Amino acid sequence: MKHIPHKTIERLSQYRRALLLCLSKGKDHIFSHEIAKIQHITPVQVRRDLMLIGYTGTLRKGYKIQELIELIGEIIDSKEGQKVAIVGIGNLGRAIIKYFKNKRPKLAIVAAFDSDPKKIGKKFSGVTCYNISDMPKEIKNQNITIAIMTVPDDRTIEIADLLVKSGIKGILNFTPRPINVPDNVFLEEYDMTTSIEKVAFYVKDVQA
Amino acid sequence: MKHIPHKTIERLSQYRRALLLCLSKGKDHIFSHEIAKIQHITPVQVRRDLMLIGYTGTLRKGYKIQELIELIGEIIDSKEGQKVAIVGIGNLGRAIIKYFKNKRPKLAIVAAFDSDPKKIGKKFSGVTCYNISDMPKEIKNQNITIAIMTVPDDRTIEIADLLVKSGIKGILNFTPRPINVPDNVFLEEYDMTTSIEKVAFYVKDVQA
DNA sequence: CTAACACTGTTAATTATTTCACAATTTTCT
DNA sequence: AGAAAATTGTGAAATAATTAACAGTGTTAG
Ligand SMILES: NC(=O)c1ccc[n+]([C@@H]2O[C@H](COP(=O)([O-])OP(=O)(O)OC[C@H]3O[C@@H](n4cnc5c(N)ncnc54)[C@H](O)[C@@H]3O)[C@@H](O)[C@H]2O)c1
Ligand SMILES: NC(=O)c1ccc[n+]([C@@H]2O[C@H](COP(=O)([O-])OP(=O)(O)OC[C@H]3O[C@@H](n4cnc5c(N)ncnc54)[C@H](O)[C@@H]3O)[C@@H](O)[C@H]2O)c1
Repeated sequence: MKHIPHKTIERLSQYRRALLLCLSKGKDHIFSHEIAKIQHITPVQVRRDLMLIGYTGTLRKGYKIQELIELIGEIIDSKEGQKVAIVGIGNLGRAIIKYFKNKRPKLAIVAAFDSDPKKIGKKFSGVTCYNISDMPKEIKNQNITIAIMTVPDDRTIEIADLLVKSGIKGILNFTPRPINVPDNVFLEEYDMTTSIEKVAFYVKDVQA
Repeated sequence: MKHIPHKTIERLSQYRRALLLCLSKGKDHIFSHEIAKIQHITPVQVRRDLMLIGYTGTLRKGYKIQELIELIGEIIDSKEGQKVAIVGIGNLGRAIIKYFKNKRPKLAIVAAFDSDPKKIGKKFSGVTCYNISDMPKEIKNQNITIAIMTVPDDRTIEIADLLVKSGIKGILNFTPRPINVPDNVFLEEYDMTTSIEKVAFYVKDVQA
């Protein structure tokens, strides 16, 4: 398969969850305009995304939900699943771990890391918290490929470097400090303050 | 001023925080390539963004940090500030309220809303939690313009509708259920599961 | 004093993403 | 059966965002 745009991957993740919901309601086929309605996008966009992953529906019947879910799974998930760690088990880290626990079968959170002695050795939502200094060892032993970073701002860069040194393959960074990784590590950053300020700006704009 | 792209607004929010940090370290001027280095983008992008907001630096001196911070403030913030509410004070809502408390002077979190009797009337990080049924009244009385939604998935749509009816101007939706708002309400959605699945996909891609 | 350098600001080119427009085909209706 | 309606798949056009290229201009070094 050729190149799939980032935006398409994001939408596929969302389609899958919408489809799972439809499936649980007993639906078995769905039209592009129905998916579009749920996601508040256009039907063409849906069709184009599915075209890009090579899925083809049946004319006038739409897409087979079960099949499409499986195909999206083949694209996004890796067969054996991937292991995820949370680094920094503070307020945000704990919320995430609780939320994600058993949410996606192919993405298991298998470890937390922190530097606070009061947290090390304890379990959070069933996940053991290790000392940050053991991170390289644990990432290798447990074959962890993805890290979610929720550490204090001023620790961000050093910890990202440590993750890279430990052989991590992908990082989702929730701190507001941009990090730098080599080409063979995939990086996704989300900055909540930016989101809120963006809303604030456009709200002002609309009012004006 | 003409139209500013969404992406530029996002970067401006980030520049401002980077600049505040530099300022606190005693720096008073900065070059486009220095900002670029911090943000891991190109210097051209920085210059273009600043061009779009009409800021002009001095040749061979760079940009005056203090001035630039103020200009970005004039663009993003509204003069009198805006009031923000958190809807759904569960794990994520509590983490956010704690995090944002006093973080941005022009964006004050002034209310939380929930339906759980055990939470109503209590304070969270100093912010009072009201009954969701009082939301329309409170939004109007306190002149709240922005809402952050962290409610259970299956309540998302009804609560978004209630927010719109209450006259909200902007919504930041953290639930995975897409919502629909009229044109005069600005909507920003962030879906954490999508982010993680995106990382998972590209990690697999790199390995393959 | 002049040349080389180091920056900014901007136009033009490129790349990425979305939307338009419509051919093709199946189903439904008469 | 033939016409109308519904729906997919896709090339081409439009729009949005990034990057390249470079002119202009102080600054520094010789
Ligand atoms: N709380 C939120 O809602 C929120 C929202 C947006 C962004 N963030 C960002 O997420 C990050 C964490 O925020 P938080 O509110 O959870 O903070 P927090 O202080 O509650 O949690 C930070 C955790 O990191 C641990 N830690 C400190 N030093 C460490 C080290 N060297 N190695 C490993 N762990 C270490 C701390 O012990 C603590 O458990 C921050 O960068 C913050 O800016 C948080
Ligand atoms: N926890 C996370 O890290 C995380 C991450 C990503 C997305 N989310 C999303 O954020 C949302 C909240 O997640 P959470 O983990 O905080 O859940 P939670 O169950 O801890 O919190 C939900 C809160 O909403 C309240 N609530 C229920 N019905 C309500 C109503 N009708 N009106 C107002 N409030 C009501 C509940 O009392 C509770 O306090 C969910 O949509 C979840 O998918 C959470």
